[in-house]
Amino acid sequence: MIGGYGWQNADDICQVGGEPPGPRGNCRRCQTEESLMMSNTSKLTEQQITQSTDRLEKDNPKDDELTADLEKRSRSGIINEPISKVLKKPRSSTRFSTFGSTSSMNGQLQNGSILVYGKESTVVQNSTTSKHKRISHMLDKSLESSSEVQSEVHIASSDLQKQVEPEHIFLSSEREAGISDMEVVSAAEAISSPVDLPFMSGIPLNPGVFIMTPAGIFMADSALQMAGLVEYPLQNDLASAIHSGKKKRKRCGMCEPCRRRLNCEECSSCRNRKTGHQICKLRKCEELKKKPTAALEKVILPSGAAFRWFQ
DNA sequence: CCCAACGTTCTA
DNA sequence: TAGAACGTTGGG
Repeated sequence: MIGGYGWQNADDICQVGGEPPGPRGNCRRCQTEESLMMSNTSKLTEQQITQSTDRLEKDNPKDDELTADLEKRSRSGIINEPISKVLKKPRSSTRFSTFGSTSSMNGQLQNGSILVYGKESTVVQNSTTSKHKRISHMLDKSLESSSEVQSEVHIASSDLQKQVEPEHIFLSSEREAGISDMEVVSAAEAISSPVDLPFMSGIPLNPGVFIMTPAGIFMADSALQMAGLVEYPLQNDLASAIHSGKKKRKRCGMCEPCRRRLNCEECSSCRNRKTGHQICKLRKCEELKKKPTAALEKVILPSGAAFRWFQ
């Protein structure tokens, strides 16, 4: 069969249309039927897209409001929106996904302190994803190939949810329940397996590329660079402060000296408190005894799950 | 503003 | 190189 129009040779009469083949091989009758089919499919598709878009706009009337709010927060340098806005070259938002559950982020947002792939980005991303979902569903029959792309996104989203959902324990709701910053960081250290974040376009990222601070979670520069999301070189104030050694470290609160509550009153630091400005030697944090550079490597290097910031 | 204590510099 | 002294930061 040539061309699938129902005729076999140029001299044949079309078996479908019963007429000699035309310039495109099939007969006029076949051409007419084909033309009608194409026309209907095209009309249906455009109509469905228009309808679904209208419906989506009704479903998410506050998208503009959210966007404005997100932009307002982003001025503080906090990653609180899909990275596409951070990028000079925006990427498809279907590649982004959520980090943490909706409910877990409420406290942080209300405080206006920090947001990392939390509620607001969830709202935006979900709406975006659902748009694609619905449109994809409608076009499934006529656009088989595009549905493959969509399903990839769906799978990635659901996988991420399974993987990341437990991690929301590091965020606000449990902190409100009394979990200390230290415990938050310790819990993060417990994650040892790399996480494949869909918004990284399939680049598996170790949790160590995220910096968790009492103020929230940030992406390490190195992580952004690895993912090609920022241009080299990128230095944020905090990192440069550490590099320069001007940032004051805090006690870990976990070591034996840190747990000690009373000064010995006998060591030189206790005796010279007025002039020495030093904590009792028996209470000097083990972490602070180490050189700052050692602690710094632990923070910046994305090579391991463990990362430590100022406690 | 005060105080605790970290980081840096000085000194023995 | 360790300890003392001082400047400075960060939290209350």
